[in-house]
Amino acid sequence: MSQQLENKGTQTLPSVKERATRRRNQRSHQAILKATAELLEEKGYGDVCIEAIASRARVGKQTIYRWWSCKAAVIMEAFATQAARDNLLPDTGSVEQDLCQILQQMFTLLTKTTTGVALCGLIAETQIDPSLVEAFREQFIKSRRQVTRTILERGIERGELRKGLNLELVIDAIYGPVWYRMLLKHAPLDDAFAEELVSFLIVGIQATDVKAGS
Amino acid sequence: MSQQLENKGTQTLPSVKERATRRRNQRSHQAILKATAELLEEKGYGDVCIEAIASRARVGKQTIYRWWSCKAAVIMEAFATQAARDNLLPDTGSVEQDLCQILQQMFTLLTKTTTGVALCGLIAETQIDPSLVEAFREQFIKSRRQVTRTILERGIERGELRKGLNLELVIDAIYGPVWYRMLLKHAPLDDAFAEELVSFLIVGIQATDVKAGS
Amino acid sequence: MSQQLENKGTQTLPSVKERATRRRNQRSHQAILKATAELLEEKGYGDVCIEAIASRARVGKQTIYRWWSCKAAVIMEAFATQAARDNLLPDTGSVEQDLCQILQQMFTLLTKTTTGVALCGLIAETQIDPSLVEAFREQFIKSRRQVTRTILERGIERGELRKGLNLELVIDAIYGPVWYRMLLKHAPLDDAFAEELVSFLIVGIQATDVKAGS
Amino acid sequence: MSQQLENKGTQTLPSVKERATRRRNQRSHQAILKATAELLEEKGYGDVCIEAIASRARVGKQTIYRWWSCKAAVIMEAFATQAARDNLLPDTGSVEQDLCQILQQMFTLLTKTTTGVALCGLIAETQIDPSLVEAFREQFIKSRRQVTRTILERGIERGELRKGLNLELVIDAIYGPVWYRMLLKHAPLDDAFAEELVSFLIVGIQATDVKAGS
DNA sequence: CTATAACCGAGACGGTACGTCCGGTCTTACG
DNA sequence: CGTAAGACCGGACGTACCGTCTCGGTTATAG
Repeated sequence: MSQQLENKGTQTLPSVKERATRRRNQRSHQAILKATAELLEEKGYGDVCIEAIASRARVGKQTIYRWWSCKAAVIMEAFATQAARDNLLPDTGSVEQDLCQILQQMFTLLTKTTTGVALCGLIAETQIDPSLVEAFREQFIKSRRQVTRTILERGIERGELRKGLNLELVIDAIYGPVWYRMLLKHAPLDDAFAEELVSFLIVGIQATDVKAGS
Repeated sequence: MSQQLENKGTQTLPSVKERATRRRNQRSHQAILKATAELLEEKGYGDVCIEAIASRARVGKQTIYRWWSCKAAVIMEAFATQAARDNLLPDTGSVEQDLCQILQQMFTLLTKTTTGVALCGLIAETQIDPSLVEAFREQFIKSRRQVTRTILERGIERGELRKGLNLELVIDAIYGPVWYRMLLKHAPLDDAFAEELVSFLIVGIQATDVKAGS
Repeated sequence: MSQQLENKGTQTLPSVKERATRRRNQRSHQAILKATAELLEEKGYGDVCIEAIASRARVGKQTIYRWWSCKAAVIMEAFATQAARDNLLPDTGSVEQDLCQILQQMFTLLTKTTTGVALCGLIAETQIDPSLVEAFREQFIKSRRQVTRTILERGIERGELRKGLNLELVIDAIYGPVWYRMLLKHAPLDDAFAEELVSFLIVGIQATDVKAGS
Repeated sequence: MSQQLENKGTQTLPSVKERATRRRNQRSHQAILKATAELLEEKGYGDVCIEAIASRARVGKQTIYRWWSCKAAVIMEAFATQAARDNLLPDTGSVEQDLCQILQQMFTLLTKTTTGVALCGLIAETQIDPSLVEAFREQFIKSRRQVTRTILERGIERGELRKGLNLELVIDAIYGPVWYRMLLKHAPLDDAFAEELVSFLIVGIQATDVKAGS
């Protein structure tokens, strides 16, 4: 389907002497992202289509295709900011509480805002068009994993966590169940789940002398 | 999209007084399922469409719609048998080994056969058409969770596992990371992963006296 | 543009065992032709487009493309019947009166009905897409030339016209000025023009003894 | 389509006090006309579009729209000079030979140069956008008719042609068949046709005593 | 042992959305 | 300020599939 991964030029850096004429209409740009978010909220992922976005944003379809390669790319940009929100490195002093906090913040984002629907739709898209999966990981998965990795490394330094942990595995063990529930909807993403999951996983990663002391 | 969950009559049980006139052409039935599987393998999920299935199976589109409600329903049936394969209750005497074995068998299915692509595609479909998600869980998720639950319960009875475990949480902790990797493709589903994941999770579920004994 | 000349199957003869399944919806067929004629009348040739025809006829665009190769082909069929109307072989006994009559009938068709606009538009189309010109001649030019040729041949047999006339040239001399005025609109196509033109041309084709006798 | 008839200022006469700000880039002007002629020759009338002209002439589209109202206007200007070429008043002493000569010169222009394709395309355009037809007549039809009218009037003065001729009708009878063949392409525009047509028409316009004398 | 009705293949149908092309306007930076 | 470049809105293009709807033809019980 699309070979271009995401968007075709975010115009963030005008670069050095970029042929001058590259001006992008900010009105249109914003209107497209806004229309996309609205449609997602109102109609659900399946009913978001380029024509509807263009029509609602009062924009030519060509203007969308000029800057994005496909529907998924537009949605990715529309939710990039949203999805990055609240991904702050917590510092409660306890790994268990840090993890619990980032998960609870994430659950709020996924269940109380349109972002959850958007991300599920995007994951769906990556299955239908495999060329999108890497861009999706970069945009929406990587940074939360990175924050989590930092929390874990800090725990190891403090002696709170066992040395020699396979951090990637631990991170998969944290986020896997989250997305599993998010996508299959067999159980809710609530605060209780965050607490239970973290307190369950923490056992496997705590330093043994801590365990001994209990 | 579809309100019908799956297929409209698999003719498995002639039932009581089947109205007699229920003659379904087995040639067509099989050809459709075969064509579906072939297309999935050859072209990928995105290029499987009803018209392509009908054309390849040399079948009228109506014949597909007569027996299934949508593309997803056809694919579900086409892979129902495949996906159920090897979901046997193992009995090695050790929960760790039991879990490892079912995961490794599952990984083979997901990575060495078309079934993996099919199931990822179906999960995608459930995001676009939410009415499908329950049927998907019933067909492809439930039975493996059940087998896993049995393994865990047996471990508790044996005293190998801690009492009072939230089994649903544990099962999410096992399968979540699997689907997370399967869908996002950031790391492989191989035997090493199965072993590492299980040996990591087992710590949190083992009975404490076992731990003490170690 | 189009390689297909006109329409893709008028279904006039079901032929011998024509694969059976070729049924064409007469409701749609007629609705398309009707919508085309209406649009031509209401909006003029330049505003007739496939989308407008489809929309007005409450028909899918595909249904149009299934049976015709392009807009021009639809319009040709829509006006084929109209354009053939009144192309009867007159028989007044005099070549001059015969010619005058067919011209006056033609002028009525061209100036009092939508057919004139349609034919001018089609001639335009043949200039833009040269592959259409032959079909246009077959449909709209040939038969009137044939009738005219018959009138002239009859005149020769009767001794009314000179032998050895280049009939094709004479026919060009009759219809050329008609289309010239029709397309360039510098002078009207009225009964007076028909009479003047014919009485002017007749001199060049009359038998010399007739001339001498006058 | 266009309400402006032709071009918006050909800068032929600098006039009195040209407002100073009238500097038109001659490089662009010529490049546009050249590109137009090339495209017409290479791709045919149907593929000439403003974007293609602009791109080939390395000119902004705006520069085209600033000086011309539509594609047709550009083409008209591009061929105005060409089309006027060889429209000289001949003077062989014989109307028949004069007419034959101007027709043969015209045929060369129409069949050996791109001008023929251009003029046919322009006639097509006048059918789709009726507001163009008058400009077309002024530019490409009028002057040849005028020359022809002069030839005929000279013939009348000389006593070679009958008095009281409807000259407009005669001129239609001369050029009608030419454009008829040019547009419908059912027969060639060659020297033989010019001779035959003229010698056919001359009979109807010759003075009767000339006829009697023969 | 028909006959009759559901099934079947084929594919036409009304639609929706696709991604592209071009028309004509507007905006920016350069010369 | 005219220009090259090209983004912009809009509208039509021709295509791909959707899910529904006829067609005849085939087939396998029910009468």
